[in-house]
Amino acid sequence: MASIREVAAEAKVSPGTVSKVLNERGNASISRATQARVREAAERIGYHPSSIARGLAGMRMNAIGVVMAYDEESLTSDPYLGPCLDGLLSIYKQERQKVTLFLEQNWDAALQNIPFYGDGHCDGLALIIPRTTHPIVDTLRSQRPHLPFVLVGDSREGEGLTCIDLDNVTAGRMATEHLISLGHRRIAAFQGNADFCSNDQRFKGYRDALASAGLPYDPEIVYPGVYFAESGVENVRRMQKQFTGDNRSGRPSAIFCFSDSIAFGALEALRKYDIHMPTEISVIGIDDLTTTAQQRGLTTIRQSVRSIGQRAAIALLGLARGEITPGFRDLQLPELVLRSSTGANAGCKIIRRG
Amino acid sequence: MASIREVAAEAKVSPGTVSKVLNERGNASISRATQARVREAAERIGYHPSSIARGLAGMRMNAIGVVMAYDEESLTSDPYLGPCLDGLLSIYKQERQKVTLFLEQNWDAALQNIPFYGDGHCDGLALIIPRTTHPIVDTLRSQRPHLPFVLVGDSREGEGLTCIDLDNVTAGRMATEHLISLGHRRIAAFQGNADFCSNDQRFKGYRDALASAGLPYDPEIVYPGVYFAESGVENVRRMQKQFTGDNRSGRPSAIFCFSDSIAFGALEALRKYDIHMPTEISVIGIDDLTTTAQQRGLTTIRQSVRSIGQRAAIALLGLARGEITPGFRDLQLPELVLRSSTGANAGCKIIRRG
DNA sequence: CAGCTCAGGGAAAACGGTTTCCCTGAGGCG
DNA sequence: CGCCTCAGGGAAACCGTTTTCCCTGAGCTG
Repeated sequence: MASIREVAAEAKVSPGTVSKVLNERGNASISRATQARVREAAERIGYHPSSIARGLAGMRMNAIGVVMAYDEESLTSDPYLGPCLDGLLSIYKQERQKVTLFLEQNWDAALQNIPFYGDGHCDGLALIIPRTTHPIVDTLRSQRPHLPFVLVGDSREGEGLTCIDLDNVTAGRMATEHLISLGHRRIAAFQGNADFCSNDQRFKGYRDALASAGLPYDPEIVYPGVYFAESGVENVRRMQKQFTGDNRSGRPSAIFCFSDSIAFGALEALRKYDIHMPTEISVIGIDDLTTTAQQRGLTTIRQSVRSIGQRAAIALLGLARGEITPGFRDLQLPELVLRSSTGANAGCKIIRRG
Repeated sequence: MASIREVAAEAKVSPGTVSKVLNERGNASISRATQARVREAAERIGYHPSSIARGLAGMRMNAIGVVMAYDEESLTSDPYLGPCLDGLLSIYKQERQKVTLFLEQNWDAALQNIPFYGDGHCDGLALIIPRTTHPIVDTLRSQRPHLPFVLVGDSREGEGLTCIDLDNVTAGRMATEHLISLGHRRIAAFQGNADFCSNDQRFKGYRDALASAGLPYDPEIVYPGVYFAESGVENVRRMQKQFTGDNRSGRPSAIFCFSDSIAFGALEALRKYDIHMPTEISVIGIDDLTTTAQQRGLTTIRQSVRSIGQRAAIALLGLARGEITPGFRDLQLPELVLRSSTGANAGCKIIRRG
C-alpha cells in the first residue's frame, strides 16, 4: 500500500498537507494549485488511506458492529435476522461503511465480549436484542469511552436508549380492534415469549383496545407461550380442553396471535379440530412473513423488518457522527393486511350448534 | 480505554515488557515474578489491547471480510447465502475473529472496492462468487501487498486459487448414475445459469455418467436455463412441445435438474401436464433445500452449504496465518438423498399409451 | 579479581495517518 | 520605510502497539 508520505514526496509537499487536502480540512489555507497537485499525485500512485492508521489517529473507523444473540443457524432459520441485516447492509453500503457481525450464543456471552466490540474496530453497535431486560445495555451505557449503540427490534423504556422497532402497542391494538370491528367480543390472546419486550407491548395494545371498546378483560383466555408455531398448536389444544361440554359457549370467537409463526401453528391445529375459519373462528397474526402468510390466507399486522433495519442503520450513523443524541426513538407504524383468516363473528351459530 | 502505558506504570515496567508478557513473546527472558505483576496489573486496570494499534504495528487484525455480489435482499431470499454465512460465522466466533460483510450489487462493483477491502481492516477475504470467470480474481491476485482470499461455492480451475465447494462433477455424475441405475436411458438435463462454474461441472458429471454407461449423448434433451424455479417450469413446457405427436416416444423418462429450485418448478409444471411421478417420469435435483425438498418428496443430491461455509472459514484462517498455501482445494463429497420423485423406468408403458 | 556470559528488562523506532502550532514571505497600510 | 496581517505550508507530536537492539548487573570461570 502506498503511504501518505509517498504521495507527499510525489507532490513535493509535506504529509500533513496531503492529509489536509484529501480530507478537505483547512483547505481554505491550501492554494488551488497545490490541492490539484496533491490530488493528482494521489491518483497517480493509487493511494488509499489505511483505515486503521486513521482510526488510531482518532478518526472514525467508518465501521459498525451488529451484535446478535441467537443460535448458530439463525441466519438460515430466523425470519427476523435476514431481512433486518439486509436492511442494515443496504444503508451502510451506500455510505461506504463497513459492517462487522458478532453472532453470540446468548446475551451473557455478548456481555463478556464488550471489550472485544470496543477495541477500536467499530464506531458503534447495533444490538438485535428482543429481551425485555439484560445488563448488557447498562454495561454499554457505563462504558468509557462511550460506544454509541442502538437497539433494533426492541423498544423498551429507558433514559437515553436509542430504539428502532415496530410500534408494538399500536400493532396489538390494531389487531384487536380489527377483530372487535368484525363483531368479536371474546378474543383470545396467544402470547409470545414472556421476556420479550414486544410481548408486553402487544399485550398492552390488546388490553387498551378491549378497554376502549368497553369489552371485559378475561385472563382466562390469555395464553402464555413462545414465538413459535408449536406454541400456537399447543394453545389451541389448551383452549379446546378448556371450553368443552358446558363451557363450550364461552369459547372465544377470535384469536389474536402475537406472531405469524404462532398463528400458523394455530391454523394447523384448528384444521385438525375441524374448526372452520373464518366462519367459526377468526385468527390474526403479527409480522406478515411474506410468502407463507399469503399462501395460508392469514390476516395479519405487517411490519417491514427490512425497513426497521434500514432505519436502525441511519440512526446509528447519526449517533456515531454526533448528529442525533441518544434517546432517539423510531417506531414503525404497523399496517393491517386483510386476508381470509378473519371474518364477521358468527359466534351465535356456534352456540346453537352446541 | 486503558492503554498499555497505564498497565506498564501500574506494574512498574516498560510498555515493551507488558507487550511481551501479554503476547507470550520472548517470555523466556521475563522473570516469573514480573510476568505475574504485569498480568495482575492488566487485570486490575481492565486492559484490552486496541486492535487497530496492533494492526498498525503489523500484526494480524483477526478479522476477515466476506464479499458477496447479490441483490439487496439476498440474505432473505437466497438459499445459499444464509447457511453459508452461518457456517463461516460459527467458525470465526470460536476463533474470536471478526467478520466484516461486504454486500455488493455485482462483481464489477466489488472490483472497484478492492482498495476498500484492502485498507488494512481485514487479514483476508472470502468471496462467495459463483460465476465462471471475473477479473476480480486476477486483480486480487496481483494486489500488493497480497491479500489472501478463498473462493466459496466456486471451484474453477486456476493456478494458486483456493476453492471450497461441492464436488459438482461428482454430484452431476451421481445424479445421472442414479437415474441410469433405475433403468432410465433418455435423461434430460435442465441446466442452471450458463456462466456459473457449477453449471459446467454438473454438466460434465452428466456427460461422464452417460459415457461410462455407454449411453448416447443427445444435445436435444439438454435445456439451458437459470437456477430458478421458473426455469424448470419453462423447460418442462419446452420439452412437452418438443415431444408431441409422432415424437412422443422420444420424450425422456427422467429429468436431471441442476438445482432443487429448478426441480420444484419442473414438479409443478409436470403436475399441470398431469404427468405422474415417478411412474411416468423421474426427477432429481441438487442441493437438498431442507424443508421444501422433503415436503415435496424430491430425490436430490445433498450439499451441506453450512459445512462449506465452515470449511471455507478454516481454509481462510489457515491462509491468513500462513499455515496453508494458496491453491488448496476442498471439494465436498455429495450425498444421494432418496425420496419419491425418482423410480424405475416405466418408459415402455408410456410408449404403449401413445 | 578480571573477564565472560547471559538473564532481565528498558529505550526508541516504526506502523500511517491527523492535527496543532509555528514559520516564512508577500502585500497593505500608515 | 517599518510594521502588521494573513495566506500557505512545514515540523513535529500523537494515537497504542510491537519489536529490535542495547544496557546493566549478577554469577561463573580461570
